[in-house]
Amino acid sequence: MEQRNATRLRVLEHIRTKGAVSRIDIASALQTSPATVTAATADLIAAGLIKEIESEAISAPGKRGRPRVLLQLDAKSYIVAGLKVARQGISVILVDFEGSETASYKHPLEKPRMSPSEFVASIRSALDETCAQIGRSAKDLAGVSIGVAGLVDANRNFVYWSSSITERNIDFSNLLSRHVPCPAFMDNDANLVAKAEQLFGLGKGLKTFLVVTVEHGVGLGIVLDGQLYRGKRGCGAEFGHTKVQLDGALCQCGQRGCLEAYVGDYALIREMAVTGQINEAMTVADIHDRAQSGDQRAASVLSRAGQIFGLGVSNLINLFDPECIIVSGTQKSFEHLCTDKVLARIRSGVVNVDAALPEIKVHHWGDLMWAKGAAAYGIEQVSILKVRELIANTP
Amino acid sequence: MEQRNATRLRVLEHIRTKGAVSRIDIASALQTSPATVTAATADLIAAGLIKEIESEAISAPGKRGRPRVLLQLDAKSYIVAGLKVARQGISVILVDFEGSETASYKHPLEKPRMSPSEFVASIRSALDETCAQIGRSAKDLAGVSIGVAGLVDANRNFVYWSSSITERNIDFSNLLSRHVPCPAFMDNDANLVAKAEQLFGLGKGLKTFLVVTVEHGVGLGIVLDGQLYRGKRGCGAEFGHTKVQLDGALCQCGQRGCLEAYVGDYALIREMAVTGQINEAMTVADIHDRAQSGDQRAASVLSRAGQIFGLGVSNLINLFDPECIIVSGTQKSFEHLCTDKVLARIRSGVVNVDAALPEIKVHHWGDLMWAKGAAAYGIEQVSILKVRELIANTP
DNA sequence: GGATAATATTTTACCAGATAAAATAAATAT
DNA sequence: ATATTTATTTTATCTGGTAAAATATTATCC
Repeated sequence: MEQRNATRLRVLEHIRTKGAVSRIDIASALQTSPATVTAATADLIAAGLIKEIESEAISAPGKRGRPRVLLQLDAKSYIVAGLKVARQGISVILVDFEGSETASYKHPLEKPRMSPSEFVASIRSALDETCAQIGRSAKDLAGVSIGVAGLVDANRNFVYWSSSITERNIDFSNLLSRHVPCPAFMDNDANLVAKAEQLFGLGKGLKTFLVVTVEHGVGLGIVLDGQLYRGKRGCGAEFGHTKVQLDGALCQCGQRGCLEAYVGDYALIREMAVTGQINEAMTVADIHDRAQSGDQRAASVLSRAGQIFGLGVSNLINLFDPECIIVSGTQKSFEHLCTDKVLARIRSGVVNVDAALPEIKVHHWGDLMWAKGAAAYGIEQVSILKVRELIANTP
Repeated sequence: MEQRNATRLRVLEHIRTKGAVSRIDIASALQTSPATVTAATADLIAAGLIKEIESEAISAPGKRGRPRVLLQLDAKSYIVAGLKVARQGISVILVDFEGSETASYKHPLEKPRMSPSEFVASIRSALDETCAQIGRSAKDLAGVSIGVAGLVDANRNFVYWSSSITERNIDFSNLLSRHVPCPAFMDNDANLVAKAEQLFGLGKGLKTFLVVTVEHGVGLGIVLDGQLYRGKRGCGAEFGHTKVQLDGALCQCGQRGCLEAYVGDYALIREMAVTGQINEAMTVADIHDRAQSGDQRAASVLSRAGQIFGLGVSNLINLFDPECIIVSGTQKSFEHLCTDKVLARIRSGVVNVDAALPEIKVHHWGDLMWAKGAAAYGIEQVSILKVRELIANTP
C-alpha cells in the first residue's frame, strides 16, 4: 500500500509540475506503463485532486489517432491556508489547489513574542478573519501550514526555538489539533520558501537545488533528490549562522562571525549607524537609495555584504554541488547580492571544475513570499493526506 | 527485479554491519517477513556472499525452541583490491570479503603526476606486484577500487581533475576495462574513507554522518540516509576548499581563504617557515614535537589551525545537522584538531538547540587508511555486481 | 523417556501492485 | 465507408512479498 501511495503521489507531482499533461506522457516521463497511469489517475480524479480538461480535440492538426486527454490539477477542489508569523504580524494567504491566491490578510500582533497558547490563538483568529473574507470558515480548509523563523522539526510540529515564541522546545501537535479545525503543519520559513520554489517557482522540475532567502536574516532550504533535507534533529540548513569570520561581527543569535551578521538587514543598518547618518527607521531600501545617489559609505556597506554573501554561496556550491541555487526575497532590497561583483566572488570561491557552475537564479517575490511558501507546503501535505485517505477507503 | 535486488542488498548490508545475525533478527530489524529473509539469504548463500556459521547449538542456555542459525559474510569468497594513488606512491591492499587484510604493498612512483595511460599502467603493475605476494593474479580479483585526490564523478569513472594526473577531464572507463582484468571503480579518496567508516568503522549502522579526512589536504565524505552524497556533477563535498576568510591565505588550488590553506599539512609547514626555523623536510609530527617541548610559535601554529578547523566543522553541523562527525586521519598527526579548545570552538559556532550536539568521533587509522577506504568501496561495488548477476541468472 | 511447549525456519497459498498484450475508443486519411 | 493511427482501458499475467501452515530443533515437564 505504501508503494501504491508513492506511485499516486509521483503522478500527482508530475501533473503539478507540467501543468497539463496526457496519460501517455506521464507514463513515458515516469518510466511506467500506461495501465498504471490509468489506474493512478482514476484514483486521483476520484479524490478530487485532478481532473480532465474539458476542451476536447486538442489533437494536433494533421495528426491521426485518438487525441490525448490532458489532465490538470483540480484547482477548485481544496482551499489551503499558508501563514507566516513575523514580528510585525501574521501574513495569511488562502490559495486554491493550484496555488492561486483567493484571499490574503495581514493580522496585526500586539507583541512580537508570544506564549505557545497565545501563538496558536493568534493563528486561529488570523485564520478566521481571512476565511471570513470569502464567506468561509476555517473548517472548510483542507489544511493550514504555518511558517516561523527559528528551529523547527517539521515532522513532529516541534519548535526548538523561534523568535516569535517565548518558550523553547514546544510540541505544537496537541495545541494545533485542539484549536485549529483542520490539519495543521509547521516548518521553518526558509524550508517553506524552498517548497514554494519547488512546486510553483524556479525549482519546478529540479531534483537537487538550494534556496537562499534574504530578508531580516538569511535562510536556506535544501532540496536533495526532490526532498527537503532537514538533518537528523530537524535543524539543519542554518546557512545564516555559518561562520565566515573567526570571532567576527556579533549576530542576533549571540554568536560571532555568522554570515547573517554581515548580510542580514539589521547588519546593514548597524553598519550605517556607525557612520552616524542614521534616522529612526532606516531600511535597506533607504541604504540602496543613498548608494544610488552617490553615498560612498552606503555603497561600501552594500558591497561588503555582497562579498560576504558571495563567499557563503561559493561554500554552499563547494559542499552541495547543486543543480541550481535560487536566491529568493520579498522586495527589490537584495539587489546588492546579485551584482556581477558578487557573481565574480562566487566564481572565485568555487573549486574549479570544467563543468558549468550551477545556475544562480534570482526570484523577487512580492510581500507574500513567506505565506505563499507556507501554502505550498500545505498543498503538498494535503495531497499526501488525501491520497492516503483514498487508499485507506479502497477495499 | 530492481526491488528484489534492493532487498538482497539490504539483507547483505545488515549482515555486514551486525557481523553475525540470525534470519529472525534480520526480519525484525528490516521490518520484513521471515519468508522474505529465507528467500534472500538463500540467494546470497548461492552467490557465495554469505554463509551459515558452522558451530551448531548457539542456543542460549535455558532457552527452549529451535536455536537460531547465525549468518555471516563469507570472508573467503572474494578478494578485493583497494588502491590509493598519492604523490609518493601507490598503496595497495588486498582484503577478503569481510575487509580483513590479506596483503599490502607500496608501489613507488617515478613521478607524482602521470598521463592517463601511465596512470593506469602504474595501477596495473602495482596490482600485479601485490597479487604475486599471495600467489594470485589480478584476474582472481573480484574488483579493484582506486582512490585519487581530486574531483571525480564516481558513477562514470570520470576524473575532472586530480593532482596525480597531468590531464583534465578524463573518462577512465575504457582505459580501465582494457588494462585491468577485473571490474574497476574510481572515486575521490575522501568519499572512500567515508565508505570505510560506514562499512567497517565508526559509521557502522549510522544513516547520516560526515567523515572529515585530515592529512596533506582536508577532505569530506557525506553520507545521507546511508548513501554517499556526491552532488549533481559529482564534485560536491569540497570541504577543504570552503572559504573561511575573505581573500585569506593562498591555497594549493590557487584560490584564497580555503580552510585547507589554514589546516592542511602544507599550511602548517608554511607557517613554520615564516618563523625561520625550518629545515628541509619538516613534517607536522615535528611541529607537534616542538610544541610539546615548549616552542610557543609551534604551539600557536597548531592552535590556529585547530580554531579554523573548529569553525569549519561548526559550519558543517549548521548545514547538515548530521548524527555524527568522524574525523579520520592516518597518523597521530592531527591531535591538535581534537583538543578541548577545538571542541569549544565547534560548540561556540553551532546554532544553539536544546538537543545534544552531533557526536564527534576521532579515528586514528594506520598508514593504509586510504587504501582500506578504496577496498571498502570495492567490496560494496562487488556486492552489487554479484547480486545483480545472481538475479540475472535466476530464470 | 516420551509428551508438551517453545522458538526458528521453510513451504505453501495468496495478495498487492505493476505490466504486456489485447481490446476498445476516437480521431484522420483514403 | 473503410483503413490507419494513436490513446486509453481492460484483462490476463508476472513479480515480489507475506500470512499462515508445516516442519525442524531444542528445552522442560511429568
